[in-house]
Amino acid sequence: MQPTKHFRKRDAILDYLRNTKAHPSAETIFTDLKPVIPDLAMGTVYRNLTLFKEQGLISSVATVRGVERFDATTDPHVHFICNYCDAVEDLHQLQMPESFLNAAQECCGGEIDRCELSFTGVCRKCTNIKKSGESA
Amino acid sequence: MQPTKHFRKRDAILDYLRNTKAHPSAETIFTDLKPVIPDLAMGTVYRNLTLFKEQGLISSVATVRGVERFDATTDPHVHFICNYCDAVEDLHQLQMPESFLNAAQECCGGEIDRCELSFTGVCRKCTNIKKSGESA
DNA sequence: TTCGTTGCAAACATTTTGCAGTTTC
DNA sequence: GAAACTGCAAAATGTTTGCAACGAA
Repeated sequence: MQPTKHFRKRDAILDYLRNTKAHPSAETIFTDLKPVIPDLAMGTVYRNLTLFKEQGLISSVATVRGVERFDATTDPHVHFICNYCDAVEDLHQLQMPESFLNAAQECCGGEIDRCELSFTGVCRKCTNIKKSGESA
Repeated sequence: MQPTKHFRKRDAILDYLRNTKAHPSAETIFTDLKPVIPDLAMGTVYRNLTLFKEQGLISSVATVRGVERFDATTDPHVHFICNYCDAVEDLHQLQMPESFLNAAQECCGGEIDRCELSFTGVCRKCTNIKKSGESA
Protein backbone atom coordinates (compact mmCIF):
# COMPACT_ATOMS: atom_id res chain seq x y z
CA MET A 1 0.00 0.00 0.00
CA GLN A 2 1.18 3.44 -0.90
CA PRO A 3 1.91 5.86 1.89
CA THR A 4 -0.90 8.36 2.20
CA LYS A 5 -0.81 11.39 0.04
CA HIS A 6 -1.78 13.47 2.98
CA PHE A 7 1.20 15.24 4.41
CA ARG A 8 2.37 13.86 7.70
CA LYS A 9 4.52 16.09 9.81
CA ARG A 10 6.51 13.23 11.21
CA ASP A 11 7.65 12.16 7.77
CA ALA A 12 8.51 15.71 6.84
CA ILE A 13 10.73 16.07 9.88
CA LEU A 14 12.56 12.82 9.26
CA ASP A 15 12.96 13.61 5.58
CA TYR A 16 14.35 16.99 6.44
CA LEU A 17 16.92 15.43 8.74
CA ARG A 18 17.89 12.82 6.18
CA ASN A 19 18.48 15.46 3.56
CA THR A 20 20.71 17.81 5.47
CA LYS A 21 24.29 17.68 6.63
CA ALA A 22 23.90 20.67 8.90
CA HIS A 23 23.13 18.81 12.14
CA PRO A 24 20.24 21.14 12.87
CA SER A 25 18.60 22.01 16.16
CA ALA A 26 14.89 21.60 16.81
CA GLU A 27 14.49 25.31 16.23
CA THR A 28 16.25 25.19 12.87
CA ILE A 29 14.12 22.29 11.74
CA PHE A 30 11.03 24.20 12.76
CA THR A 31 12.07 27.43 11.08
CA ASP A 32 12.98 25.69 7.83
CA LEU A 33 9.84 23.57 7.67
CA LYS A 34 7.40 26.23 8.81
CA PRO A 35 7.09 27.92 5.38
CA VAL A 36 6.33 24.55 3.83
CA ILE A 37 4.02 23.38 6.63
CA PRO A 38 2.44 26.53 8.01
CA ASP A 39 0.57 24.83 10.83
CA LEU A 40 3.60 23.02 12.18
CA ALA A 41 4.15 23.42 15.91
CA MET A 42 7.35 23.26 17.94
CA GLY A 43 5.82 20.63 20.19
CA THR A 44 5.49 18.34 17.21
CA VAL A 45 9.12 18.80 16.27
CA TYR A 46 10.30 18.01 19.78
CA ARG A 47 7.92 15.09 20.19
CA ASN A 48 9.08 13.50 16.98
CA LEU A 49 12.74 14.12 17.65
CA THR A 50 12.36 12.33 20.97
CA LEU A 51 10.59 9.49 19.21
CA PHE A 52 13.25 9.18 16.50
CA LYS A 53 15.94 9.06 19.13
CA GLU A 54 14.19 6.24 20.95
CA GLN A 55 13.82 4.37 17.68
CA GLY A 56 17.46 4.91 16.86
CA LEU A 57 16.61 6.69 13.62
CA ILE A 58 18.55 9.76 14.62
CA SER A 59 21.00 10.67 17.30
CA SER A 60 21.91 13.71 19.24
CA VAL A 61 25.46 14.52 18.22
CA ALA A 62 26.26 17.56 20.29
CA THR A 63 24.97 20.35 22.46
CA VAL A 64 26.20 23.68 21.14
CA ARG A 65 25.57 26.68 23.40
CA GLY A 66 22.92 24.78 25.26
CA VAL A 67 21.11 23.65 22.13
CA GLU A 68 20.86 20.02 21.12
CA ARG A 69 21.88 19.13 17.56
CA PHE A 70 20.65 16.14 15.60
CA ASP A 71 21.93 13.84 12.93
CA ALA A 72 20.13 11.18 10.92
CA THR A 73 23.38 9.53 9.89
CA THR A 74 23.50 6.46 12.05
CA ASP A 75 26.99 5.18 11.48
CA PRO A 76 29.44 6.65 13.98
CA HIS A 77 31.60 9.43 12.67
CA VAL A 78 33.61 12.39 13.82
CA HIS A 79 32.34 15.96 14.09
CA PHE A 80 33.88 19.36 13.97
CA ILE A 81 32.16 22.20 15.80
CA CYS A 82 32.95 25.80 14.96
CA ASN A 83 33.12 28.19 17.91
CA TYR A 84 32.25 31.16 15.74
CA CYS A 85 29.33 30.12 13.58
CA ASP A 86 28.23 27.06 15.61
CA ALA A 87 28.34 24.90 12.51
CA VAL A 88 28.60 21.19 13.09
CA GLU A 89 30.37 19.44 10.23
CA ASP A 90 31.12 15.81 9.53
CA LEU A 91 34.69 14.65 9.29
CA HIS A 92 33.85 11.59 7.23
CA GLN A 93 37.35 10.76 6.29
CA LEU A 94 38.37 10.13 9.86
CA GLN A 95 37.97 6.66 11.18
CA MET A 96 38.63 5.88 14.80
CA PRO A 97 41.21 3.08 15.04
CA GLU A 98 39.62 -0.23 15.97
CA SER A 99 42.35 -0.87 18.50
CA PHE A 100 41.40 2.35 20.24
CA LEU A 101 37.77 1.33 20.57
CA ASN A 102 38.81 -2.01 22.00
CA ALA A 103 41.07 -0.34 24.50
CA ALA A 104 38.18 1.86 25.59
CA GLN A 105 35.90 -1.12 26.10
CA GLU A 106 38.65 -2.77 28.06
CA CYS A 107 39.38 0.04 30.46
CA CYS A 108 35.90 1.37 31.18
CA GLY A 109 34.86 -1.92 32.71
CA GLY A 110 31.25 -1.49 31.60
CA GLU A 111 29.40 -1.75 28.33
CA ILE A 112 29.95 0.83 25.61
CA ASP A 113 27.12 1.45 23.20
CA ARG A 114 28.07 4.71 21.61
CA CYS A 115 31.04 6.93 21.00
CA GLU A 116 30.99 10.59 20.22
CA LEU A 117 34.11 12.40 19.11
CA SER A 118 34.06 16.12 18.45
CA PHE A 119 36.76 18.55 17.59
CA THR A 120 36.12 22.16 18.45
CA GLY A 121 37.73 25.16 16.85
CA VAL A 122 37.27 27.62 14.05
CA CYS A 123 36.07 26.33 10.71
CA ARG A 124 37.70 27.19 7.41
CA LYS A 125 35.13 29.81 6.54
CA CYS A 126 35.35 31.60 9.88
CA THR A 127 39.15 31.42 9.84
CA ASN A 128 39.10 33.32 6.58
CA ILE A 129 36.70 35.90 7.90
CA LYS A 130 38.87 36.42 10.97
CA LYS A 131 41.98 36.80 8.84
CA SER A 132 40.49 39.37 6.50
CA GLY A 133 39.19 41.23 9.52
CA GLU A 134 42.62 41.38 11.10
CA SER A 135 44.46 42.53 8.01
CA ALA A 136 41.92 45.27 7.27
CA MET B 1 50.77 38.87 49.76
CA GLN B 2 48.75 36.13 51.38
CA PRO B 3 45.30 35.44 50.04
CA THR B 4 42.69 36.88 52.34
CA LYS B 5 41.50 34.75 55.18
CA HIS B 6 37.96 35.74 54.43
CA PHE B 7 36.13 33.04 52.60
CA ARG B 8 35.62 33.81 48.97
CA LYS B 9 32.95 31.85 47.18
CA ARG B 10 34.86 31.87 43.92
CA ASP B 11 37.81 30.10 45.48
CA ALA B 12 35.56 27.59 47.14
CA ILE B 13 33.94 26.71 43.85
CA LEU B 14 37.25 26.30 42.04
CA ASP B 15 38.68 24.26 44.92
CA TYR B 16 35.66 22.04 44.86
CA LEU B 17 36.10 21.40 41.17
CA ARG B 18 39.79 20.72 41.54
CA ASN B 19 39.16 18.16 44.23
CA THR B 20 36.56 16.05 42.56
CA LYS B 21 36.62 13.53 39.76
CA ALA B 22 32.85 13.47 39.44
CA HIS B 23 32.48 16.07 36.68
CA PRO B 24 29.69 17.80 38.58
CA SER B 25 26.90 20.00 37.31
CA ALA B 26 26.27 23.51 38.62
CA GLU B 27 23.48 22.10 40.74
CA THR B 28 25.72 19.44 42.29
CA ILE B 29 28.36 22.00 43.10
CA PHE B 30 25.74 24.17 44.73
CA THR B 31 24.19 21.34 46.73
CA ASP B 32 27.55 20.11 47.98
CA LEU B 33 28.86 23.53 48.92
CA LYS B 34 25.67 24.88 50.44
CA PRO B 35 26.12 23.18 53.83
CA VAL B 36 29.62 24.63 54.06
CA ILE B 37 28.66 28.08 52.72
CA PRO B 38 25.07 28.59 53.78
CA ASP B 39 24.59 31.87 51.96
CA LEU B 40 25.83 30.60 48.63
CA ALA B 41 23.53 31.35 45.71
CA MET B 42 23.07 29.50 42.45
CA GLY B 43 23.71 32.70 40.54
CA THR B 44 27.18 32.83 42.01
CA VAL B 45 27.92 29.28 40.98
CA TYR B 46 26.83 29.92 37.42
CA ARG B 47 28.59 33.26 37.21
CA ASN B 48 31.85 31.78 38.36
CA LEU B 49 31.60 28.72 36.17
CA THR B 50 31.19 31.00 33.17
CA LEU B 51 34.19 33.00 34.29
CA PHE B 52 36.36 29.92 34.81
CA LYS B 53 35.47 28.69 31.36
CA GLU B 54 36.49 32.00 29.82
CA GLN B 55 39.76 31.88 31.72
CA GLY B 56 40.37 28.31 30.64
CA LEU B 57 40.54 27.09 34.22
CA ILE B 58 37.81 24.56 33.66
CA SER B 59 36.02 23.13 30.71
CA SER B 60 32.60 21.82 29.98
CA VAL B 61 33.09 18.16 29.18
CA ALA B 62 29.59 17.01 28.39
CA THR B 63 25.89 17.76 28.52
CA VAL B 64 24.07 14.88 30.17
CA ARG B 65 20.26 15.00 29.94
CA GLY B 66 20.41 18.69 29.23
CA VAL B 67 22.72 19.48 32.12
CA GLU B 68 26.23 20.80 31.60
CA ARG B 69 29.06 18.99 33.38
CA PHE B 70 32.39 20.53 34.33
CA ASP B 71 35.96 19.42 34.76
CA ALA B 72 38.93 21.29 36.17
CA THR B 73 41.39 18.87 34.59
CA THR B 74 42.77 20.82 31.70
CA ASP B 75 44.72 18.21 29.79
CA PRO B 76 42.55 16.49 27.21
CA HIS B 77 41.31 13.08 28.15
CA VAL B 78 38.58 10.63 27.36
CA HIS B 79 35.28 10.32 29.20
CA PHE B 80 32.80 7.60 29.80
CA ILE B 81 29.18 8.54 30.42
CA CYS B 82 26.78 6.10 32.03
CA ASN B 83 23.25 6.09 30.64
CA TYR B 84 21.83 4.76 33.88
CA CYS B 85 23.38 6.80 36.67
CA ASP B 86 24.62 9.73 34.56
CA ALA B 87 28.10 9.37 35.98
CA VAL B 88 30.90 10.90 33.96
CA GLU B 89 34.17 9.07 34.51
CA ASP B 90 37.67 9.68 33.22
CA LEU B 91 39.34 7.10 31.06
CA HIS B 92 42.83 8.28 31.90
CA GLN B 93 44.62 5.36 30.40
CA LEU B 94 43.38 6.13 26.94
CA GLN B 95 45.48 8.38 24.82
CA MET B 96 44.29 9.51 21.45
CA PRO B 97 46.91 8.63 18.84
CA GLU B 98 48.90 11.67 17.70
CA SER B 99 48.50 10.64 14.10
CA PHE B 100 44.77 10.75 14.52
CA LEU B 101 44.81 14.31 15.84
CA ASN B 102 47.00 15.37 12.94
CA ALA B 103 44.64 13.77 10.47
CA ALA B 104 41.75 15.67 12.05
CA GLN B 105 43.58 18.97 11.75
CA GLU B 106 44.34 18.13 8.17
CA CYS B 107 40.85 17.29 7.05
CA CYS B 108 38.79 19.90 8.88
CA GLY B 109 40.53 22.71 7.06
CA GLY B 110 40.19 25.07 10.00
CA GLU B 111 41.86 25.44 13.36
CA ILE B 112 41.26 22.88 16.07
CA ASP B 113 41.56 24.04 19.65
CA ARG B 114 39.87 21.29 21.55
CA CYS B 115 38.84 17.71 21.26
CA GLU B 116 36.21 15.94 23.27
CA LEU B 117 35.82 12.20 23.12
CA SER B 118 33.08 10.47 25.08
CA PHE B 119 31.98 6.91 25.21
CA THR B 120 28.43 6.28 26.31
CA GLY B 121 27.08 3.11 27.80
CA VAL B 122 26.48 1.42 31.10
CA CYS B 123 29.16 1.68 33.76
CA ARG B 124 30.50 -1.26 35.69
CA LYS B 125 28.39 -0.53 38.74
CA CYS B 126 25.15 -0.21 36.82
CA THR B 127 25.94 -3.28 34.76
CA ASN B 128 26.15 -5.26 37.97
CA ILE B 129 22.89 -3.81 39.26
CA LYS B 130 21.17 -4.68 36.00
CA LYS B 131 22.53 -8.22 36.11
CA SER B 132 21.46 -8.90 39.68
CA GLY B 133 18.07 -7.43 38.84
CA GLU B 134 17.64 -9.81 35.89
CA SER B 135 18.72 -12.93 37.73
CA ALA B 136 16.55 -12.17 40.74
C1' DT C 1 -15.18 4.16 15.89
C1' DT C 2 -10.58 3.71 17.48
C1' DC C 3 -6.04 4.98 17.78
C1' DG C 4 -2.28 7.67 16.68
C1' DT C 5 -0.82 12.49 15.60
C1' DT C 6 -0.92 17.30 16.26
C1' DG C 7 -1.71 22.54 17.77
C1' DC C 8 -1.82 25.20 21.45
C1' DA C 9 -0.62 26.93 25.64
C1' DA C 10 0.91 26.06 30.08
C1' DA C 11 4.44 23.96 32.74
C1' DC C 12 9.25 22.79 33.57
C1' DA C 13 14.18 22.86 34.08
C1' DT C 14 18.32 25.09 33.43
C1' DT C 15 20.87 29.12 32.95
C1' DT C 16 21.43 34.22 32.76
C1' DT C 17 20.92 38.84 34.44
C1' DG C 18 19.64 43.54 36.82
C1' DC C 19 20.04 45.63 40.93
C1' DA C 20 21.26 46.73 45.37
C1' DG C 21 24.07 45.47 49.25
C1' DT C 22 28.67 43.60 50.70
C1' DT C 23 33.50 42.62 50.56
C1' DT C 24 38.16 43.47 49.13
C1' DC C 25 41.98 46.25 48.53
C1' DG D 1 36.23 55.06 48.07
C1' DA D 2 36.49 52.31 43.82
C1' DA D 3 36.08 48.03 41.89
C1' DA D 4 34.97 43.46 42.19
C1' DC D 5 31.82 39.95 44.11
C1' DT D 6 27.48 38.22 45.61
C1' DG D 7 22.27 37.26 47.07
C1' DC D 8 18.00 37.52 45.45
C1' DA D 9 14.44 37.30 42.44
C1' DA D 10 12.90 37.97 37.89
C1' DA D 11 13.67 36.85 33.20
C1' DA D 12 15.28 34.33 29.32
C1' DT D 13 15.94 30.06 27.01
C1' DG D 14 15.16 25.44 25.58
C1' DT D 15 12.27 21.48 26.18
C1' DT D 16 8.27 18.72 27.77
C1' DT D 17 3.48 17.80 28.45
C1' DG D 18 -1.90 17.82 29.15
C1' DC D 19 -5.74 18.29 26.62
C1' DA D 20 -8.89 18.71 23.14
C1' DA D 21 -9.26 18.57 18.19
C1' DC D 22 -8.03 16.29 14.05
C1' DG D 23 -6.73 12.56 10.74
C1' DA D 24 -6.14 7.90 9.07
C1' DA D 25 -7.72 3.22 8.81
